[in-house]
Amino acid sequence: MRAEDRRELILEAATRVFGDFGYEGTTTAGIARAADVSQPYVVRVFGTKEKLFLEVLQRALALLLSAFRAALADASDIPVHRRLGIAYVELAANRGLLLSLMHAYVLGRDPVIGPVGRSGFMSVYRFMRDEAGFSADETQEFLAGGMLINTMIGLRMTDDYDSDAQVRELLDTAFPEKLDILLLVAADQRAEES
Amino acid sequence: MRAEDRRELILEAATRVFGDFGYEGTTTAGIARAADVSQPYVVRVFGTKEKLFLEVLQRALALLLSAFRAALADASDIPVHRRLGIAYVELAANRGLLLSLMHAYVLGRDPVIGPVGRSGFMSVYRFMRDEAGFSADETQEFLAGGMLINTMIGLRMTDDYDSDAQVRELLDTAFPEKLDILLLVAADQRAEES
DNA sequence: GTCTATAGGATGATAGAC
DNA sequence: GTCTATCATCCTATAGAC
Repeated sequence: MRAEDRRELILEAATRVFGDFGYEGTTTAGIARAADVSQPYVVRVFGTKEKLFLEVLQRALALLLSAFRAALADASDIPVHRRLGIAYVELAANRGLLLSLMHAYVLGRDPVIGPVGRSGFMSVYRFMRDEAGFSADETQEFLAGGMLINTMIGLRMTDDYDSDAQVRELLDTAFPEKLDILLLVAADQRAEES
Repeated sequence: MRAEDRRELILEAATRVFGDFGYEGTTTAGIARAADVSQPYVVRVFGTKEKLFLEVLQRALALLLSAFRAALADASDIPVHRRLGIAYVELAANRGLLLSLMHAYVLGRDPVIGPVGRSGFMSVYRFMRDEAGFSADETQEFLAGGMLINTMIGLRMTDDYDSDAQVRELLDTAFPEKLDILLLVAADQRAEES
């Protein structure tokens, strides 16, 4: 296989594993297993685990912004705010993408990951304010909703959707429709794990 | 020193360290250093690192709910919604408390931490709905704001407050007043680290 | 381009003294 | 109640073959 294809394959696998276990909780061997290559090869291609995580973050952010730009450009009668919300939730189908970013967001103390996380987060902020035309208040509200969604994905709250009426109420309220996507992804994931 | 006092001291230190480095990123040696005891003693008192983390979470949640109940009981002319928001931000002064919880919230996949995180989060939800009398929509909005606050604390966004106008705009918008507390805590922390 | 073998370092936990 | 010493394990990264 061409080096570049293999690289992308490993990045996808790493995104999933980092999303599940966090930066420190992830081992290069775990990523290698998920990508079906040897552990030293993962290190060989990306240099260090840290550099690999940074590439995962950069890729995730690029995909996020590109999905937002597509949703923004897609002229339809649905209001922008809702279009972007739906686009965000749909990103959850790309497993680990939102969660890898979220893991970086709680590691702001790290001298290398911290600055990258801050600048990544602020580039989303800038998109909202400058490209999507949101006000500061609208942006704050949108980002807050996004962080709640990330949290509930991180918590695997969907696992309790059927068994807990209050979880159901919260998820139904928090997700801008498209909750079905989440439930499907969660079911897939559980199946894969067993 | 009495065992119970030492225990509480270690729990406080562990809360700070887990908040800074996350569950996997934290070492029992790091906690021991922060609590000024030996590493084996930390393990001796709590059994395992995992059990210690669970106690940190339980303690953090108890403090959170107790702060909310106090804010709720405190009869004043300030609306409940705002009183609770202020109480939440004030919890950031207790270093690591909100962040340790946040770290648990992104580890929902873990078979031990996951269930604890979910039930902890839902106990806050229940407080809002049942004790504070919030509607499902109000609760969702409040929790979303809380998660954004957690994220910005995790990112150490306050570190860029003076140097980046957009960061300033975001923080000014997202924090229900009391942003001064955050900036003070952040400054303290930076001083302590150097 | 990809692997096997392995070095080197850290970490959680235990044993046992005081 | 608290420490020192230490073991066993795991993990990142390197060396080097094919």
